Formats: sequence, C-alpha cells, structure tokens
Amino acid sequence: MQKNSAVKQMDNKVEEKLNVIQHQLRKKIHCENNFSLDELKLVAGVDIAYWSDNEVDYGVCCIQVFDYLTKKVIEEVEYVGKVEFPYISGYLAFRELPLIVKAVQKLKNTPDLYMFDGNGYLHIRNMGIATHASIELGKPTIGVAKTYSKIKNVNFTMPPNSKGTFTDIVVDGEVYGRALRTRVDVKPIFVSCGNWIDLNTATQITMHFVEEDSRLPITIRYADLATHEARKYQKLMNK
DNA sequence: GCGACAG
DNA sequence: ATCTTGTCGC
Repeated sequence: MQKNSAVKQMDNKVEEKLNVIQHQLRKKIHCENNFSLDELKLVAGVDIAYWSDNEVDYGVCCIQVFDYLTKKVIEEVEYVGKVEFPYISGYLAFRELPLIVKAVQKLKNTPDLYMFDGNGYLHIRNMGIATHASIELGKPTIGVAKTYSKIKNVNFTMPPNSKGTFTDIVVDGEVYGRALRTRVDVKPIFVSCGNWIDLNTATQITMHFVEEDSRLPITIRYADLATHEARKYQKLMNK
C-alpha cells in the first residue's frame, strides 16, 4: 500500500484540505522552551500498533508516563479502536491522533511533556505527528523518528560513531531537526522539536532516556513494546 | 515510467 | 506499520 494507492482512496480535495489545516496549525509552532528543565517531572512516551480483522483496521495506542528523574514508569494506559484514515507519508497525524487523544483522556496524571514515535518540526510542512499532537494536547512535545524521510531533497550527514554526537538537518537555511547517534555502533535517530521546546533541550531529554538496551529512548521503546503486547492480547481475545 | 515514502 | 527464521556478532 504505497502512497499512490493510498492517495487514490482519498479525494484530492480532501488532501488539499489537510494541507490547508497543516499550514494553519503551522503558525502555532514554537521551537523554544515554555518550561524549565529543572521543573520537568512527568514525561510520556506514545506509540501505536496496528492490525486488521475482517478488512477492518484497528490500532492500539499505549502511553507510558515516566518520572523524569527516576526514569520509572508511574502510569500506563492503552486505548483500542478502529483506524479509519490510511497511512500517507506527511499526514501521519490524521491517522494516529484520534487514538492518541482517546488514550490521553484515560490518563490520571498530566504529563509535562510527550515524546512521539515520528517527526515533529522535521517535516515537509513542519507538521509531523509530534507537532500536531502538541497543538491538540497543549503540552510540549518531542519527535523521535527511526528513519529519515527526505525533505526538499536535503539529505542528512551521518554523525560520528560515538555516543551523543549529532548533525543538524538544515532546510532552506533553517534547522529542522537532527540526526542523533544515541549510542556507539547504532544507526542514528532523528530528533526534532514537536512544540514548545528547543532542539538542544529535546536532544538532552532524549539522551537522558537512552539506556544500554536500545538506541531509542525508553519512553518510546517501552510504549512500542506495550503496543505489541496489547495487540497480541487483542488478537487472542478476538478468537 | 521510476523511485521515494515518518508510521 | 506489518508479514516472519535463521543467523551473524558481541
């Protein structure tokens, strides 16, 4: 299911509307901190896993809330629901946000910041899932993608092979995000401001959550594992 | 026509 | 994202 066939399922006028929406929301982006790192307490990791049953697509969104200092999970929630929107590169938020909002509503705690599996400002219209979600949730966010999706023909430069090094990704003279080598001998991840945070702080927080068992920060990693477990359970219950 | 394409 | 075993390496 590549972009072409996915777009065929979506009216061209619909795509144009989504485009307009993203350009409108773009005005609400702030790549600067609206909080103090000293006061950062609760950080949430968000991810979604998918499956289908009788031609119907389902997804489960898992959110893990971590204490920033102890790096322990203090709360986790999941929300299972139908997924109506197709995956189209550049419009991931429209596919994932409905489930994310529902999952957030189940939280008893209010995270100070959210981390997403996907881009934020590092996006063709600066409106990756992390940025769009921040505007929806009203909280600072960070985008953490596992692969780079080329923007305006700009490639990224591979950072040196040592922990914590990075190279910025500059598009039209502006830093959109960076390739970050979280550990030695691993592929870099792609970090960008979602909203209400600067790139250096986003990088610092991301590195803070990187441990020895994954190149991904544990916020994203644990949420990813949780979605897989939740899906396994859902498929089991459906038989 | 061909390649690219976050999750 | 998802479908999936073995296998190379630390």
